[in-house]
Parts: sequence; C-alpha cells; structure tokens
Amino acid sequence: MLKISTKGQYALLIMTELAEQNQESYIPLKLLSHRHNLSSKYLEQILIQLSKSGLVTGLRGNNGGYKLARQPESYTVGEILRAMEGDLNPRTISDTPTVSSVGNDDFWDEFNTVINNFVDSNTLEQIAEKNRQFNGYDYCI
Amino acid sequence: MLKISTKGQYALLIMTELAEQNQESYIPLKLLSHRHNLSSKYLEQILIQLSKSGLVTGLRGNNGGYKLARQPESYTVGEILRAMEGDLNPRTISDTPTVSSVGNDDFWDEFNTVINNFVDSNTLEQIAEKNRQFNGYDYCI
DNA sequence: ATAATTACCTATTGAAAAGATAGGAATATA
DNA sequence: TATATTCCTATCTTTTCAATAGGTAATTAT
Repeated sequence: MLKISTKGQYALLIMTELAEQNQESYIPLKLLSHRHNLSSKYLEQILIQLSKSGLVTGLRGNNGGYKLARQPESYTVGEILRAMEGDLNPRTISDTPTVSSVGNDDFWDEFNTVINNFVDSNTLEQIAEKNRQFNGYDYCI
Repeated sequence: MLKISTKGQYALLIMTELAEQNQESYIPLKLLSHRHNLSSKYLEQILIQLSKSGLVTGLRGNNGGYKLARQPESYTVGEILRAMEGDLNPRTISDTPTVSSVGNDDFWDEFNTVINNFVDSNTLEQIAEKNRQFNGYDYCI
C-alpha cells in the first residue's frame, strides 16, 4: 500500500542518531530504545539486521553497543531502507498480458527510477546535520 | 514495504485499457477479466470501487459494462492509485521523539512530495497513447 | 576466575492486511 | 419474461507486519 515498514522507518531514525554522535564510542541498544520509547527487543532485530548488512558495527560486553561502520556522508537513505525493506520498487505483478502493457511497463519503470533516485540522493549526513542544527551539537538527553 | 497492492496495479491497467477504447461503448467486466486472466470476482471489486469513486461509469444489463467517466487526459495516475490505495505517503509512524526528528520529518515530507508529484504528472492518456502506438489503433483481441 | 553487561540468534505469537471467492439483489435490454 | 450485467456484502485463506520471548556468545570490569 506504498507504506514503508516501521522497521525501515526506525532504522533510518536510529541511523541518523548514530550519525550525530561521536563515531568512536558505542551506543548500547538499551539507551536507543529508551530515547524513542521503543521495545528494545524489537529495535534489537533492526540493529542486528543493520549489523549483518554491514551498516553498523556492534560490540558486545561492557561499554559495548552500536556505532556506524562508516562515515555518515557515505550512507544514502536508499541504502538503509533497502537493507530493511528489500528493493523499493512498488510494482509486484509481472504483468505480461496481451494488451495495454507497454505504457504501463514504462510507467512503473519510471516510478522505480524516481523513487530510487530520490532516496539515493539523500545522505545520512544531510539528515543528521539538520538534527544537529536543531538540537545543538552537544545535545544529550 | 513500498509495494502497491495488486488492486492498484490492476486498476491502472484496466483504466488504460478503457482509455484506449471508444469512449461511447461500455465494456463488460467479463471481457476485461478474460483478457488479463484475472478472476472476474476480484476485478469486479476493483471496478465497483472505481465506479464509487466516480472514475468509471457502470451500466447494468445487456450491452452494459464500464467506460471512463471523463476524457483520458483528465486522469492522473495518482488519482487512480489513490482511489484504490488511499494516500501514497510511505511513512506510517507519527514520530515525535525527543531527538533526531527534524531531519527525518523533512526527509519524509520531501519523499511524499516526490512520489505524489510523479504520479500526478503522469496522465492516463500518456500511457494509453503508448499502448495505441504499440498495439495499433484498431487492435482487438 | 567470576560476575556483569551487552550484542547476537531463533522461534513463536497475535493482529492486521491482502488476495481471492461466493451468493444474491438491482437494473437494463431484448 | 428471460437474459445479461453491474452492484452489494460477507466470508475465507494466506501472507505480512509487529511484537514478544528465551537463550547463547563475547567482552569488560572487579
């Protein structure tokens, strides 16, 4: 229904938050879930998947947690959403009917392009920078 | 998961087909469902909803069926998809957390705009015209 | 060493949505 | 009157989404 799952939305939210932090320190899951009033078990699934996809680095034990695997400006939003959602192409039927298919195929192809171009032209750093400006660089809850 | 339901996809397909036809004659559901190998009962639900939304006109009885309610160039794809899907805004959570929200809000707002601008800038006539060129104007199954 | 802390893994449940089917009522035409 | 068609509503099945749960592995502090 052209919705993005809550996992994708939360993933982007959490990633922007990690991007705002000092990249050297690990932030524990518990802290992130408290800040956003999310079930830690639910958020855990999201972060594990981000970790498996190589977008974040997890460290176990005391003072462990998660941090970005790379520099914030190297992430596109599309990369993050795809890690959680799979592809971002809204069409599901492979329509090879007898009539009326050509124009429709073209439309859906262009739609894919528009969507993917947009999400890939937005970087994590751009979103994080807006948050920094709003919250202040040394904002801490 | 950023998918559009099959109802939305079929609705667009059928609407383009109606747009290719002589606008004066009604096309019966049975014919449309046969052409696309769709369950007529499923397609029926789609057409009834399009009819309720005022996008097509239904006529009962012999020689009845469906036709467009207006000229093909007056329909946008967005209008058709929204009639089946509801709004086309991918975000579902109304995220008002304590941190990291501003940049995210902006991103999702822009995403909405990009999507809706695209679907509203494509008309039924544009898609139908491509099909006509491919199939020939007097194409009939 | 031991205890505490934390990420990691896998399964299950519950709720909602999507996809599809079914039977009949209303209406128009021949 | 018979036939063809849209229209209406209910149900069922399957899939997906959201959320919960319990346990294992690794790291650090004491």
